[in-house]
Amino acid sequence: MSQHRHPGAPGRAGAVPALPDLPEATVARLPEYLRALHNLAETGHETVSSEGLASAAGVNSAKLRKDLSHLGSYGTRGVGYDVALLIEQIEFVLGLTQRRAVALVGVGNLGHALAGYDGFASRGFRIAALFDADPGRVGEEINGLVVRHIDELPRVAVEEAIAIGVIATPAPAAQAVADQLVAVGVTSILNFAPCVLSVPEGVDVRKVDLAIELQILSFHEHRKASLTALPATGGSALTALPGGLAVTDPQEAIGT
Amino acid sequence: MSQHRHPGAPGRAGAVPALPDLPEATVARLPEYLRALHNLAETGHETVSSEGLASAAGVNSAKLRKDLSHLGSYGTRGVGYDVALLIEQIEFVLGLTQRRAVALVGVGNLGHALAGYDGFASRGFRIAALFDADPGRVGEEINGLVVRHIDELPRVAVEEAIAIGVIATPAPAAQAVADQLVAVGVTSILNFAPCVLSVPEGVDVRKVDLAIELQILSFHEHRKASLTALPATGGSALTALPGGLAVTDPQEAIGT
DNA sequence: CGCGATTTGTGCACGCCTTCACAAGCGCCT
DNA sequence: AGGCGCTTGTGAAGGCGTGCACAAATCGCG
Repeated sequence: MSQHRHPGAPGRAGAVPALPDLPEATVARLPEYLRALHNLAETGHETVSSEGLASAAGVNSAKLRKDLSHLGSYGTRGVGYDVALLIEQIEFVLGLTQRRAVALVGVGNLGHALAGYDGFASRGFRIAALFDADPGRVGEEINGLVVRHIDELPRVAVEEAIAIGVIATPAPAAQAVADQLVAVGVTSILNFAPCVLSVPEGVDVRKVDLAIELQILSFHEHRKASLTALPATGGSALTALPGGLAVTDPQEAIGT
Repeated sequence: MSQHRHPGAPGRAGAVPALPDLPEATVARLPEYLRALHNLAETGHETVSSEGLASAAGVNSAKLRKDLSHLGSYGTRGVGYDVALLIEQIEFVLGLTQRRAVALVGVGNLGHALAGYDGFASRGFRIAALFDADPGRVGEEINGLVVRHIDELPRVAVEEAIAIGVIATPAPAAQAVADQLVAVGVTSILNFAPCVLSVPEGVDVRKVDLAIELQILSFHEHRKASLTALPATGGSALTALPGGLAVTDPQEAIGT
């Protein structure tokens, strides 16, 4: 495949099965498959079995096959999947055939790091603009981009065709920023501020909270400690389950 | 309804209350409840209804009640939950009554930001040590901590009683770092490197991949765009969406 | 002291996701 | 050409999580 229809255009028809609405759980795993596939491609693999790709992506092979089957069959029985073809397919489904412009709001500690993170550029995105509300930060240059004042968002959003907004401000400012992003037509937001955003229907928000991740780990740590702490002594508590918890698939929990 | 633990339990873990093994989905939401509760406490609320807390945390009230019931929490029918008590309960279950020591490995772009992130300190953790493999970075002081060489990990891990390891290295180095962390007894790892870590059973790994989050958003963006072909709703959502009120259930749209 | 308003705790049904197990399909070797 | 081994794609079953709807419990007030 090579010629897919251009995204923004209404015209569809054509051979490609349009966009099947994939299960959310599958969508969340596709990027992981994609990363693993790129690794395989770089190391010279031309095909890969579901077993091989699954282990490279850290999932169960049956799950992987089912995920891929959702976006049409592109494997060959007895052989496996064509790496290059699969990469194209997944990139298309994820909408990565066009490099989306990202606006980053909040150039503090974390914002600085995000602005300099090359993982964005190498995986389908372009940081197109940086914003901050603090006049003291406006004008600063980071990684070749100049920090603009948040008030310039409306103009810049149009100029740069901003598709995704990243919020890296302190929590108290996050909702206002989200409102501003929504106002200029952004319908996808990645929120690093530790707070709940409320947005109109049709706008997707994903949240990343580093402290929450640690707290989840802390829970498991706490539980592991309380289980191993009392081999046979008093305490009792709930009897230890033998196998305890499997850690086999830690990613699972993040769920979506 | 069981009255298992005494909530306070700040002191020693001697009494070892039974840790109910909560559903993973519940564990993942507790930190969010906790954050919302702290906000409520700061604004003077002494009690809160499940409805109130649920909306503050961005979830369904029935779900919240079920989550809390799993940890045998004490709400009062007709009244609600005691904010302070609930905070204690959740912090205890999450193992936050002791401030866990975190080791951060990889002081690059992202590592710098993490080292300076005060959200860790304010939410139950203490960054106890910074490591890097690059001699050029060793010795640098960040936020009051000196970067040590990764070879010092074994000694420092013991001295500081490291409980959690955070990996913020480039992907190629991540597995080796994980092995080293495991070797010194760390059983909880937060991995920011875009790769799959393999660790022994009993070790928990959580992964945060910023590019993956963007790619998931990209998928939904792509799908929304391909749907806009139908109704004449016109993409002019840009027109005056008053910032401020939002009327939806943002959680709905996203998986998590 | 009893009644009504309010809110929690939960039984239940539904739907999503995971996993197993296997038939169908493909390439290679004889 | 035919058979054999390997791998995909999927039907079915089971588990988990969600949300509804309601009984039980508690407070405030007359």
